[in-house]
Amino acid sequence: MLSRLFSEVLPDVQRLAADWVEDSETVDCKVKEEDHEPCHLGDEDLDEPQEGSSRAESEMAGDDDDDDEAEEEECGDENSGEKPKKRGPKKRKMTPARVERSKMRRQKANARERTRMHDLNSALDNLRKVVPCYSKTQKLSKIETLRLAKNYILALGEILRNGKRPDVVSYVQMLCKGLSQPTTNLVAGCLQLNTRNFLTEPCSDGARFHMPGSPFSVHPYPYRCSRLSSPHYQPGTGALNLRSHTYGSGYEAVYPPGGTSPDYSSPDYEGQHSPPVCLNGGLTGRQQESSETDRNYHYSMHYSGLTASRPSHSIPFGPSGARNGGAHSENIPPFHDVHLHHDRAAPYEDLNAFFHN
DNA sequence: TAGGCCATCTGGTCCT
DNA sequence: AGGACCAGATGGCCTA
Repeated sequence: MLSRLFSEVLPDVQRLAADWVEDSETVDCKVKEEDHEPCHLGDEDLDEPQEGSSRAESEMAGDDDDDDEAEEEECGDENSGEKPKKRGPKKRKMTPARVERSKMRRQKANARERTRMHDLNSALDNLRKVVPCYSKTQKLSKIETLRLAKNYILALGEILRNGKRPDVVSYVQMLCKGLSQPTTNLVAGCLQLNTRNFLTEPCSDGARFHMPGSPFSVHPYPYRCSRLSSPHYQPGTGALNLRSHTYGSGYEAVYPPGGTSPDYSSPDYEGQHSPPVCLNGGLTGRQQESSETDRNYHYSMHYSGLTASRPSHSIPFGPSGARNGGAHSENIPPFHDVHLHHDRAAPYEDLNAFFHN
């Protein structure tokens, strides 16, 4: 079943995230290292075709059979010096007909390129919808979407490998690894606010988050909470200092059994972003190494089944036993609320069933 | 105003 | 030959 999930849902995302993100992270270095001439022709280059250019040059030079009468060598004299003679098709004069055809080809190519990029952006939008912290109003940038997707996949893989739920801090750390500070704030804020609402009070304004993959989801139900004020929770800002946060006594939040989940599938649903959360510099590698302080928090929660049709389950959310750098899984995260708003709910329901069995 | 993000244009390269 | 893909350049928009 899990293999089916991966085979149906994750391969595309994984390929996108792994390949694109890694490539995008190194592209700048590659460009600098290669130290090659940019394809863009500067003003000083406009009078002379670039060496080695083949197709575009031949297009501009005009290689249509019906214009042979205009064929004329243009670059012979300029190569008579020490420079080696340029290869490739000989440049021809551009007749108005050739210019027109070239423009038409270029326009067609531009249209195709626009379509291709639109498709790419559409796929990226779909990816945004299945990674944590989706919002229609404040979209993640392309690069951050890919990075988050990669982290999300790695986190899920870690969870599957360990067969345990992660604690919230580890989960946030995994998701936010390598993300920019604003995105880290956004993602961690989503998780944290979910957790905060989870722990303190129902959403009074009916705001709902889509936090697919989050172990902590907003639910407009009453619950009881034994820990309403954390010294690290900053009232008004919603900020939760995940670096320095040490949960003292445990708290628990209990959802009513059989409670219904937010209607993430509602077409008018629109995610909302939380206020910033302090993460002290975006969880760098060093920061992601769980300190003893980070590991000391202790809390417990009881999960409910989040699918409307499924009875709730209370799964204790145990203390963290983070080791090996903190990015590990302690518990199995609930997938009840994962991605139920889109058309790929079935695989996740299978996964839910897996975690409920 | 600088920097980030994005859409678009463009030329080069590869593949069918 | 034509299309897909890629990457650089450019300009617009937005935000801190």
